[in-house]
Amino acid sequence: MRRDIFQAIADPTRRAILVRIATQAQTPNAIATHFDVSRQAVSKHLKILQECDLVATNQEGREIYYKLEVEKMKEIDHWLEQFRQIWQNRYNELDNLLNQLKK
Amino acid sequence: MRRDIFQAIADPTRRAILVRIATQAQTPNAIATHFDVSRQAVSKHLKILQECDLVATNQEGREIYYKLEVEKMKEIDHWLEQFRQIWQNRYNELDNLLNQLKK
DNA sequence: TATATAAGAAACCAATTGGTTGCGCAATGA
DNA sequence: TCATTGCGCAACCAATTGGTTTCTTATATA
Repeated sequence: MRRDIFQAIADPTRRAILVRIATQAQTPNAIATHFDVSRQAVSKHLKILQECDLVATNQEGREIYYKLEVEKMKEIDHWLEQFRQIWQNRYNELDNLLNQLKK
Repeated sequence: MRRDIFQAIADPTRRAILVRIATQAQTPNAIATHFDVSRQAVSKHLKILQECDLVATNQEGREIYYKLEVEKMKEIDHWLEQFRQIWQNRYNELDNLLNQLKK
């Protein structure tokens, strides 16, 4: 079982779940009503998200609330950093070019 | 065949390929020497990356150079934006709390 | 207490994935 | 011209994935 954050966000249903619980923690049943897959399928997605620490749980009685661990998302942001430098450099080069053309 | 950018970066080999060609375009053979999979496997990864416009090709004679399409990476950055707002809000709340404590 | 509800666990299945080998074609160069 | 090189394509295979259904446990409630 590969369990890394990039593999976790590869599935569109899982990405939608993350967005859905981003603002408010929700139970598997509540989440499942918004998708056309079974509650069990949603539970499996939640399990995968939990295994790579993208979500955390909070049990209240017999209900289990899943909430986003937004800090974990920074790992993707961090990986993007190296490419962000490249695209920013390209803009810098474009700036330089435009400045030279002005002269 | 699901061909979206999130599925494309889910594979660690593909992520490594993207990093490798980020600074300089390279041929499939050149790339494959840095991985312990066959040239054909690398070619398949490149094909997937190409199908979702993360890489572009440039043929010179019988060699085909693959280069990163860094602009496409911004789509991931854009998706992250909604979560970035959340983690920044949390910092803002922390700032507010600290300011109140100072008073 | 008996019943209904929430949710995880397990067994199963079809489709997809990541890898291989083998092939053919075009460009290079002795 | 003919052997070599670079590369894409197709066929094949084992492992993984995303889904289902069924079952069990634990909590809430009439």
